[in-house]
Amino acid sequence: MKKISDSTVKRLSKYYRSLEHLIEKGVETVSSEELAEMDGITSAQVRKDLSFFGTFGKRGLGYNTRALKDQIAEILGLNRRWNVAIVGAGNIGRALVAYEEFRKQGFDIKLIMDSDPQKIGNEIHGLRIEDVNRAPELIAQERIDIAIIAVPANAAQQVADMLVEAGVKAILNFAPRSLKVPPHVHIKNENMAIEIEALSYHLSNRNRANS
Amino acid sequence: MKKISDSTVKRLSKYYRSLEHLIEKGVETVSSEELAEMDGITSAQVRKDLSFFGTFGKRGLGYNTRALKDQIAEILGLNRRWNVAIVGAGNIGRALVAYEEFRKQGFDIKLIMDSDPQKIGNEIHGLRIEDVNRAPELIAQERIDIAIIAVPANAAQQVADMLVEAGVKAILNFAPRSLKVPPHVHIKNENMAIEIEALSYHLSNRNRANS
DNA sequence: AATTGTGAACCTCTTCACAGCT
DNA sequence: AGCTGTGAAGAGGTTCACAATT
Repeated sequence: MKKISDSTVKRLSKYYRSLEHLIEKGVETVSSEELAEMDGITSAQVRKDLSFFGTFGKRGLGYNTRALKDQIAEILGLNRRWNVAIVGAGNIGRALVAYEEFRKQGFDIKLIMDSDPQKIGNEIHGLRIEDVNRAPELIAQERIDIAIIAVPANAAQQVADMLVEAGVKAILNFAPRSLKVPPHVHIKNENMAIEIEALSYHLSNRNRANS
Repeated sequence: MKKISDSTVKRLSKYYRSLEHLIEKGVETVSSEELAEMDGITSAQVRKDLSFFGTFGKRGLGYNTRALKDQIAEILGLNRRWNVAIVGAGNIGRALVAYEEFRKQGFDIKLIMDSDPQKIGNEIHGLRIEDVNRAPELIAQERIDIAIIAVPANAAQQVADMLVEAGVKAILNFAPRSLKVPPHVHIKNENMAIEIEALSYHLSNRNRANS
């Protein structure tokens, strides 16, 4: 399979959401130009991104919103359910358990774990907080596909190592530290401070906003 | 001022965290090679990124960790405090109010607002939830620099318009929808679903992880 | 001897521009 | 006539490789 850039995959997620929005509004057909305008990019970019995966439009007409949304769901693997575990029942872990957008797109939070005895046994959003020491057993039992790390920075690498050991193949890291995992494990970072720091940079340097 | 790429700015945030980690460990000097290894990139990239802003290292020796951290803080605008407002007191809004990493890097959450009468008046983390209708007044009063949108997708654009109207110059958007703002307003998206969908894509297509 | 700082080469991603289809 | 799909051109970002410096 041809190598698809990370930027392209991320834009597909954006198109997917824009299409959802259009479908809600009852729009049945959309041009690459309109889709591009919604996400602040160029129409050539939209067409090029889609062209890596096939031909979905009709020349002279555009794209059928429902059909394109389904095709993108297929490409992104959103046409199935994924079992997700969260490590860390702090503020972020708790917010993620309840995050509707995850469940809506096929990500089912099946397991939340923590190391704090005070927290273990409590329920969040109908889910019992389990002891992180039971992770290997529980991850196998719940057939976890993706693990989310939501622990403090200084515990993150250790948790990542444990998850890899337990056989997890994909990790989403919310801790503000770069983690090391073996080449066969997929890892993505969601560092919420990085984006706000980019805003800080732009405000400090008084750049024009959209440059 | 020379145009600095978004990638460079984001990497600076990463270097900043890696340096914090090294300083905690008592390390006083670091080479571009070591810093690169921590963040999984090349040493040339580290040196090139830094070179846009000045010369911070000593040839033959490397970089002083504390000095470099301070220089990056200066570049990113983390050597001052920023006043932040959050719109939306749902799960994400509540998690962000308590997010230590923000406060630690200079972002003070001064205001949280919601439209739900049931929530208005309640306290989160010692902060009273205010009526979003009072936003213009409160944003001016608290001298808000950055606003965070943490409302459902279908309310996000309306909130963004209101924030722009109220004079906010920088917005961090957690709602899963692309927003339109005038050119003079800085906006960054923190769509938590995009990264997990990228994992879904990679798992679905059984690509090698680090490719 | 070691490591930075940087022009040049290289590579990847984006945009252009138009043939091809509806 | 209108809009897609795509090869080619262009822009931008990354890596190389080495002179400069400690």
